[in-house]
Amino acid sequence: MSSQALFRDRSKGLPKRDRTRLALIDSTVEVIAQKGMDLAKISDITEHAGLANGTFYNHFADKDEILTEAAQRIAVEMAREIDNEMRTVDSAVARMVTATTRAIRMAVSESAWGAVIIGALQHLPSVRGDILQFLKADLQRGIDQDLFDIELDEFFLDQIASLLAASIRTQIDTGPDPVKTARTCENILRLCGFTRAKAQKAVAAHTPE
Amino acid sequence: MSSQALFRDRSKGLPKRDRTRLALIDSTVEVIAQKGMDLAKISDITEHAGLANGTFYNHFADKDEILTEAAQRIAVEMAREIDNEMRTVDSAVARMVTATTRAIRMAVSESAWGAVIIGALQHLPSVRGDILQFLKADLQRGIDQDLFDIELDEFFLDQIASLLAASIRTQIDTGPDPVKTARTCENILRLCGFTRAKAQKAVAAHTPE
DNA sequence: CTCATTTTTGAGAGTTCTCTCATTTATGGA
DNA sequence: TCCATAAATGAGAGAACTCTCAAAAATGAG
Repeated sequence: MSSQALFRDRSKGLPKRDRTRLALIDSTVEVIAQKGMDLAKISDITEHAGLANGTFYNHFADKDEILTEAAQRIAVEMAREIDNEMRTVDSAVARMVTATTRAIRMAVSESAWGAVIIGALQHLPSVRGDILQFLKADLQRGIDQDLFDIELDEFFLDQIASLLAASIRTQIDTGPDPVKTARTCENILRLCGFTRAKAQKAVAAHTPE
Repeated sequence: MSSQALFRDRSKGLPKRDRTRLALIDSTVEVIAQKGMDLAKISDITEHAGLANGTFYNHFADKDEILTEAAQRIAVEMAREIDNEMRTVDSAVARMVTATTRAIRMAVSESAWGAVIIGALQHLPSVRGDILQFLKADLQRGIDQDLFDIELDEFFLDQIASLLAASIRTQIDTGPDPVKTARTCENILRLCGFTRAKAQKAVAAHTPE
């Protein structure tokens, strides 16, 4: 699934312009993983990509533009993998547990992805909006299936996303921890109206692998 | 309770050195409120205080030092006000609701405080530690009173704090909203083992004023 | 292979801050 | 009020980046 140079690897047959563009995006992701989104400099990105500083400006107007595109691509990629795994899952509970678990695992094991997602949630409203939208779909399904007792609005999504983000941040810092991931799922289910016991049972039943 | 220039106001009889120091700290808080902790420049702080740039360095080694001291003072001030209001409150549930409600109200109405607390939670581990410690006390009380069904560790504190921070951030952006504040309390109680109904009842019963 | 076109290059101009320090100004105890 | 000491000042050196552009190199269609 994941790889060090995700986008560059897929750029083999493409014209030079696209290859360089994708190399810059890959480099951006790796630099963010090392220094965080705030401290990532344009000169870091070009240097890490083995390109001249000026090359950056042939492809992007400024840092924000490449940050947004990189984060968008990571988010889409993660959503694709999660959706793919959930193709056959119907229950909203199972879907929430699967999606949460997978998202955290991807974000933490491929820590470059985690750093980008965390940064995007904080700094890139457009990407943040897409991520919240993705969460919303399965929460809505839970309402439709009469499984969740929630008021599904922007604020609720915000609270759910903050639990998720906090868990990812901690696990990037202190290492992957399946127990923390499970507890995050439980906490999210509790906000959806589950008792502690029911949440634990649901997580145990639906955690993938 | 709160004021535009909290620390400077209390510095009337003090020696010059202390007055300037406190003026710089007040200025820092106001600059953070305007531009956020990341973008606050030392030159902004001195300019806003009506002092020369060089004066800063008579009092602090660098930005981090003044940021930490400013955040620490705000955190202590908020904790003092909250503790004071809770002197006579025994139940951990009532205390959690009171503390959460008050903290959010202070952070949002005096938005300079909110910006500092949010910044500190993200960037200043020592202040963050103190805030989590403050939260921990009442959660421990809830365990002792057999009211909360939780595993009280660093990770749990992290999750609670993230709900609080998300609520403050939203309300600073979109304006104070008692409903959001109440829902934040409910969500925290849900993570402590309350059902939705019990959480709502507890918040209704214990919300101050 | 050729060569018009596209892309890369990297030196450097411009910007924005931080931090220093010799000098000026203010403070407050006697 | 006086004046030794403490504090404030602000010009400027230096560091760290961003962004530009004329020149050099690479690309890929014919």
